[in-house]
Parts: sequence; C-alpha cells; structure tokens
Amino acid sequence: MSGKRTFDDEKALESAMGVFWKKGYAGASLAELTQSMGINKPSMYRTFGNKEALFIKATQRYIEKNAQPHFVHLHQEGTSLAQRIKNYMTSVVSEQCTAEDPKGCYIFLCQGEIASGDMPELPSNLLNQASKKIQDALVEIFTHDPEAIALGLETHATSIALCIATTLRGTASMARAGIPLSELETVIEHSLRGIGLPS
Amino acid sequence: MSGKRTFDDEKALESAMGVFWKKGYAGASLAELTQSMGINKPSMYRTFGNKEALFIKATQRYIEKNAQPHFVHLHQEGTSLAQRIKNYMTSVVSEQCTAEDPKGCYIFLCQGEIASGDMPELPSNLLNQASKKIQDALVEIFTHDPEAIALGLETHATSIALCIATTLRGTASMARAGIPLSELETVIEHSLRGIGLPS
DNA sequence: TTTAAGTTGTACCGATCGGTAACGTTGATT
DNA sequence: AATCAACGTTACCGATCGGTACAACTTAAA
Repeated sequence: MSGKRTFDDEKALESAMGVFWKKGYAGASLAELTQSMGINKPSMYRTFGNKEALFIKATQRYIEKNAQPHFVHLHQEGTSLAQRIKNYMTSVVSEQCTAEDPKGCYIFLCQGEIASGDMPELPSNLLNQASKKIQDALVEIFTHDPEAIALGLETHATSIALCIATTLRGTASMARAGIPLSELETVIEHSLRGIGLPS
Repeated sequence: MSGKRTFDDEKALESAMGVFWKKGYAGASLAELTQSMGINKPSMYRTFGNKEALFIKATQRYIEKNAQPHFVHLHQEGTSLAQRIKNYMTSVVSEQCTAEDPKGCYIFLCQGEIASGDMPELPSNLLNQASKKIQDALVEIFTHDPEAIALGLETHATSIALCIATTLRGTASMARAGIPLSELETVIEHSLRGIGLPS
C-alpha cells in the first residue's frame, strides 16, 4: 500500500488553499481538507505539521501565486498611471469573480476571522501583513511615480491608497455575494473617478 | 429557583445578536451564545426554538434596530442630495467603527458565510434580502429624487447604487480590520466624488 | 536477505458541537 | 389545597472537532 509518497505536496497544498478560500480558517474541517487533498489525516500531519501550519503554508502560496502577480500591472512600462491602476484593479476583481476559484478574496475573507478571536497569532500576523502590502504598494506608486506627482496625488497618497484598497474589499464582498464581474467593472471606473484618475 | 422567567427575552436576543455579529453564524457556539445571554441551553431552546431560529430573530432585530435607522438620512427634508447620501454613508460607517459593538457589519459578515455552504436556507434568504434592501433604497433615491434626476443620475441609478453599496462593504471590511472612522471618512468623500456627488 | 526508514489506513483519543430528556422547583389558576 | 404549566439545572445524547498511536506494508540501503 505504501513506502513512497503517493501524492504531490504542491497539489495537495493547492487543494487545501481552495478549501480555506471557500470556508475560511475555522470553517475548514480537517476532514474536508484531507478529502480535498486526496490524503488522510496522518499524512497531512506528517507533511505539514498541523492545521495552523497548513493554513500558513496555504496562505503563503495564495500570496505568492494569486495575490502578488496582480502587482505587475502597477509597474507596466509605457502605460499611463490611470490605466495601470485600472488594470491592477480589474485583474484583482476578475480573480474575485472567477468561476473556477471560490468567490471573493482569500486574504480579506480570512482576515475578517481575526476579529472573531479564533484565529491564532501567526496566521493573524501573516494576513494583516499581506493586506498591508496592498496599500503599501499603492502608496509607493502615488509617492514615487512621476505622473502621480505631477497630478498632485502624492500629498494624499495614503488616503487614495486606502480608497482603492477599500474598493477592492468591497468588490470581494460583492463577488462573494454573487455579483458578476461585468457589474463590478463599473465600480472600478467610478472609484477611479473619485480619486482623480478617470480613464 | 424558577417558575417565572428570570430573564428578558429582548435583552437575551440583543446579547445573542452581539455574539453573531462578532463570530458569524457558524462561529457562534451555543455555549458562548447562552453564556452571553445569561441563560442555559434548555431555556434558549424553549424560548427561541433552535440556533437557526435564534439567528433569524437576532438578524431581524439587527435589521430593525441597527440597519434600517440609517435610511432616515436618505430622506431628510431640506438637505441636498449629496449631503443626504454622505450623511447616510457616514452613519453606516460610524456604526461599523463603533467601539461598543463588534467591528464591521452584521449583514455583510454573515452573508459572506453563505458562500461557504454552511448557512441554512432561511437565514440565507433573509441576509440576501436585507443586503438587497440597501441597494434598492439607493436606486429608489436616484430614480425618483428631483435633484438626482436633474443631475442625470437616474440613467445609471443601479450602477451608482452598486458603487455606494460596494464602498460600504469595503468600509465594513476595513473597520473589522481595525481601520478607524477618521480614515474611512475620506473614503466616503472620494466615493461621492466618483459618482458625481462631491460635497 | 536482513534491516531501517518512511508511508498509508484504521481506529481511536478527549473535547466540543447542536440539541434534549428528566427532575425538582416555582407561581398562577381553580 | 390541589393542580398544572412553565422554569432552571444537570446530565446526557450522537456527531464531529483537531490530533495521534499503531500496525501493515513498501521501498531503499546495507
């Protein structure tokens, strides 16, 4: 029956990520996790440690493979600032609405669980830090991009970044409620108008 | 020891609402609920039925006592449309950030649980219907208010309403993450600018 | 071929989950 | 005074929670 590992760690981690994405941390049971990963509990504990460690690894994977890639739109050469921001937001919202993945945003969903008090400290820190990165990246743009400086956006860079981050949280919530991408795209446009970056 | 009820149904319901607001539906255990309500499990089952029925009553109470009151700002006489919308949004976000209550919005938080598949049908319908009411109320304003019609907002009333509702979901998520009201107020102003209602 | 390490599957652990049966007590009704 | 419904308390139900001990088995190295 055994002797050599019969599953792929990376595939298993991706499956676990999907479950956490759909159910959150507390809501994802080990039974559902291991079933989705195609392994049984002892294999999971030996490979990943425990539920908390598995969640951390799944979260890191989400950040790396799902969240970070959107940032490239912010630094696309030969593209106007407004278009870069719009491309970034559209990229994020598209993923929030994707039919293959669970609806919404893994980070925002799980970060919301922290306020419940049932989230361990390490995952909490990771989630807070990940959500902070979004705003930091935006602030970086608005304070250093020549076009942004020319538009005078650097003086309220943090508040503008907060607006965009808030909109993306709103669209994540909307997406989870079933609102389609087509409707949320107009939200992006209105949001850009609000911060003085009409497309 | 007994004979006559020793607790106030309304107070107990309010306590239960607070627990659901903080933990969500699945995350709120009967132990924590009954402890917060100051009663024991049999009393709770006799009075409210079961967890699902308790949640429905708590949710109805939230809608009535917490969500609906914000709507008065939308129809305040002698106030400009922009100011009415701003007052409404500020009122909502203020509650999301209130220190006495759990952070965020009861409705949005629990509606997010529906996508997990662990929410019974009746509560799901109630939550979906409650969140829809927000957009409906806004659409009503933008399609019937003379000032809105004069501004030409009636032609995209639904998309504007979606923008506002999305912003309020975003602020709820931000509030739950610990962002203070002072920072979220600027988000409201930018949001209003985006839909052509600068204050 | 023997040995040691590593893997899987099952069966189990104590704790907690939502929900309830049973009992003694109390207060209002008759 | 007798009755009965409603109450609070305790103790319990089967199911599931996260987590683990253990045995059967397979492989690679010795």
